[in-house]
Amino acid sequence: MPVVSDCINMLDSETKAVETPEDHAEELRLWLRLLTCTTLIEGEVRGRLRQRFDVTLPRFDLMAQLDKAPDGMTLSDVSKRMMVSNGNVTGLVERLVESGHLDRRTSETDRRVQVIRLTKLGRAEFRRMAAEHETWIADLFADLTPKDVRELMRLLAKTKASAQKSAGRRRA
Amino acid sequence: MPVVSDCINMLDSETKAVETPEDHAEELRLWLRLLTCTTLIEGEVRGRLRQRFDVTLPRFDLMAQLDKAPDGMTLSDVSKRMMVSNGNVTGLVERLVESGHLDRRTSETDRRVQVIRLTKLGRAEFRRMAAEHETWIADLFADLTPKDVRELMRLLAKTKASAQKSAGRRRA
DNA sequence: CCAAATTACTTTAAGCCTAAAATGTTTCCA
DNA sequence: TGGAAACATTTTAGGCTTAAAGTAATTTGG
Repeated sequence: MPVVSDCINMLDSETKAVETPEDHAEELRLWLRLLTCTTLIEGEVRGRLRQRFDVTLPRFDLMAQLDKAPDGMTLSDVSKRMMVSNGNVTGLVERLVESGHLDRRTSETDRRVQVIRLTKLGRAEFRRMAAEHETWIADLFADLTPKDVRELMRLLAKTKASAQKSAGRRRA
Repeated sequence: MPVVSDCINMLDSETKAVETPEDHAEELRLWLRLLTCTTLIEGEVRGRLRQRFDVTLPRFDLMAQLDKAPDGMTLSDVSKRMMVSNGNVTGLVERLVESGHLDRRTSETDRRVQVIRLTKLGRAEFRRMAAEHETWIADLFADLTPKDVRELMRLLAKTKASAQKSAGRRRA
């Protein structure tokens, strides 16, 4: 039972990157391209939302989450879904309540929890914006074939899973 | 030569979206997934940069641009490359000059232009961070095969081109 | 040659965003 | 039961980001 040699092999394989620095240039390029695509589309959508509806992208995103939850969501739910910090949501909600798009109330059963919903106005405005928003997205992706779309969906799902796993490893 | 009927057909095909509202749900889902992947990875990189090097992501990104340009760049160049506003770059550069990472000087030939470069310190620190950064990216994308990476690169290039075309159409 | 347009950058006002600390509430368990 | 831990949210301090307006330098076209 060659314990020592096993151990050495293990170490060897674990430290391979150190001994023969691997080339990760392809992954780096992929990340930059992914970032470029997102930044490009995000900027375009942001600009159109502002011009057409005088609304910011984060407000739109928050309303989109609530539109999918007729019974409302807690601030924590929203924070997780939108992948932003808690404090961020607090301010965003504040402004949307102020403008009459959101309704906010303290949970009956747990006084820590705030439940927010779209108001009638909020829902109506969101639906109007969302309909147009969908055509912008369709236009931005117009040159992709249905097959391209399917394939991208698949590869991005794989990417997401890989990144989550890696992020989990760090925190573990 | 059925001109009238051709014309009607053309109109029909052009206005199809109006008459029979198309379903763009797939493109929308694709956009959300793209955004999720980017947000996830970006957040992970941001956190690691902060913890390991006490540096922000925008500062790192700016230094990355300058590392590729030994002769320096103008603020406008940087702004275009990073796809952020001019005013944003002004502030970012200010802080990096302050901390000794950047050198900034007015162009000899055009007094409107500011040329910025990495200082020796800035370059050394960036190289140190970049080496580690590359391993994080490799780890985040670790579950993708080389073929996945190639295919994603191809599809994202196509996506970028499509989005740029669409963005151009709007401004035209 | 010179006024108008363009270009490069900065400033401003407002909002977005994060990490960390603080507050109040509920749950857990010894 | 009572105190520690966990949880939901808010607050704070600082930085990022944008669009739009402002300043200064250069280019352009009549």
